[in-house]
Amino acid sequence: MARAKKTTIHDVARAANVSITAVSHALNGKGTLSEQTRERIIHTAARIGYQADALARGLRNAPLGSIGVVYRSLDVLGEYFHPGVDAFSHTLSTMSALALQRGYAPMILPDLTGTNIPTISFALDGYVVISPHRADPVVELLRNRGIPYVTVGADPDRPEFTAWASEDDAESCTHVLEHLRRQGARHPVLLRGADENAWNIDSERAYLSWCHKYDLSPRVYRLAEASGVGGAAELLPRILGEGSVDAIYAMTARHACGVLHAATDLGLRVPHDLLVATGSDAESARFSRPAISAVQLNPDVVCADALDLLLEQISGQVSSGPRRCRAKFRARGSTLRK
Amino acid sequence: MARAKKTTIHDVARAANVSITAVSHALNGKGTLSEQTRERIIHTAARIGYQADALARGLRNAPLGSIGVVYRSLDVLGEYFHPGVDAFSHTLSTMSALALQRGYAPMILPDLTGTNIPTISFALDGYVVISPHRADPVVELLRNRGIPYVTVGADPDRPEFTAWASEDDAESCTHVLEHLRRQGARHPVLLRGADENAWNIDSERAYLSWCHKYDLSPRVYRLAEASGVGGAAELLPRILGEGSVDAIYAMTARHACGVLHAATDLGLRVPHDLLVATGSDAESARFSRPAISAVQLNPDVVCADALDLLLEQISGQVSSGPRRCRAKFRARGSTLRK
DNA sequence: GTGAAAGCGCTAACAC
DNA sequence: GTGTTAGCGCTTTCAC
Repeated sequence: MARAKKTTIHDVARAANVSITAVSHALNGKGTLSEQTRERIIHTAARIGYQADALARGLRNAPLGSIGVVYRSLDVLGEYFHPGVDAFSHTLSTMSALALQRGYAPMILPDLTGTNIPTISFALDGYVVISPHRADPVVELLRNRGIPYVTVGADPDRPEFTAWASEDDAESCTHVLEHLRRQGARHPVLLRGADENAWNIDSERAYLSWCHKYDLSPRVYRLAEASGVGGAAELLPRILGEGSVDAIYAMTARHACGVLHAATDLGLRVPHDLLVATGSDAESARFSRPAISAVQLNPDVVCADALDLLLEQISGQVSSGPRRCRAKFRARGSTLRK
Repeated sequence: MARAKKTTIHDVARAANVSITAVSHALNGKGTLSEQTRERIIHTAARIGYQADALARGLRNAPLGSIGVVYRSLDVLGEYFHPGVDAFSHTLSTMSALALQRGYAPMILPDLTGTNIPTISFALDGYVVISPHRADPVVELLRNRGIPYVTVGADPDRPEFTAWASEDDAESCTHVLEHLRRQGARHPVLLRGADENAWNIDSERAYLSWCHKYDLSPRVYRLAEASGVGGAAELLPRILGEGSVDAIYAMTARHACGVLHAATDLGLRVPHDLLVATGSDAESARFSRPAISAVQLNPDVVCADALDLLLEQISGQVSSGPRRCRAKFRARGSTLRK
């Protein structure tokens, strides 16, 4: 059904009374042809509406002009309709728009190691892998096949791999913790996601070393990103029961919302009795009462950086990565005791 | 650079000591092979990590497993970073997630009639064209090439083309106007976008016939979508100057925001002196003070409908479209006089 | 049951 | 200058 009408190079050759080579050369500006013939061929091609078949052309190793985008937080992807998951839609649309600006058509792809993936996947010019996790099979696959790729967020397994762009997550984490401390928090707990990606890993590491610095005993909780608001709400009593807590830094906005709601239901006053902050801003955080303090990520900067690194790779240059940028912290009602 | 490591069908044939035909048959479940040979070949292929080249395969007319998505409101696309343009990012991510659910990888593409488009464009299995406008060259192109496509929002030029999904824009418009009337508006003005797409066209038509019904003289203003908040703010004085106005229905959220801000600056009280509503809900509308009443679109339903219609076409069935759904109107402070 | 061989539409050596 | 020809990796007749 696809590609129904097919005007081939032969049709053009016949119409212009030349060989198919002449047509190919004329259209690609290769070879040696008299200016006259070239003109005529180009004109003829345009007239009969000829467009070279990308597949046949690609068979000869021409680039396709398209890059793959794989979003690795499948938990999130599975629930993309959930309000509050701004990350997927923001990152995706930003990446798309920026790729188009650079002359590449982005193709959104699922886990490449799954069954039944689109046959075209392995023919793309390059890949952006968003939030690769430990022992990520997608990264493994691209590596093995020698397909150029970059990651958004470092590859936790390969410190030597430098083609990645990211916010400085450790710095963000420390910044938030310092803020909480200034607001009086002495027992801050970290509630991170279960995904083993750089974001979670680096944040936890920063939290641990920060605790060490102030001689606090760290308390880290892990909760699947997909568990969302409900999961965090359910977890809160346990967190409260296992020791004194006066601040919770939840990496995902939905977890922060869950904590806030549950705390309020338990009669705790935020920010008076408990400070709540999140590591990724979202509508849900801004809409909460009180509004939740959040790290505001910069998908536009990160995506642009990642794409530029990918284009470097595609053109065979040495990677100039990594590229790190700084996120802004938005202090709001949930952590401002005034 | 792309597709660096290439394990071909020949490698498998050699490793399994059979012909390439046998490999092809074994892997595609075609032809007649002894169960034993088939097993062995499949196993060998897996072992050496063979994956059929999609391009070579597509050359033989196999589907690629990918669909193109073209967003026709280029004005909007050009300014995708502008806060308040929820449409692009919502529609895109929803469409992407739903396409993946159905086993297709969405590829986001720019205007196909431009120069320098990805060579792969014409090899995709089908297309979703979002908001085609009058005499849309992209639609024309897909048509001529016989590539299956559906549109989100009807094709204004082709009433006989039924493969489209959309909200019922005329109904939404009438609904909003009735609401404004109930709130006391007697001189509602329509502020539509400049794009000649079904959304604008149908809304204007509904507005005109509604005015006719109540024997009001219609007043329609057109403003390029890209002009955004500033454009609408600039236009307001003219609107106010050209006749009595007590309500403005702006199709885009940004225009509604612009009107609201400018009206407030001019000393008009919303909703007391002027009612303001918009035809597409967005964060900016919800965040305004007062919050702006809005038609809340359903990208999830519309995108799902569009994709289902496209899959019908790809599989050669007769189109069961069009598919229309109803949008909900959210009455907020900007139109509630209480 | 199995495989040789003819293309799919295109590009690029290499003759002429 | 221009055309012949040999593939790119795969699928598919059609002999064997």
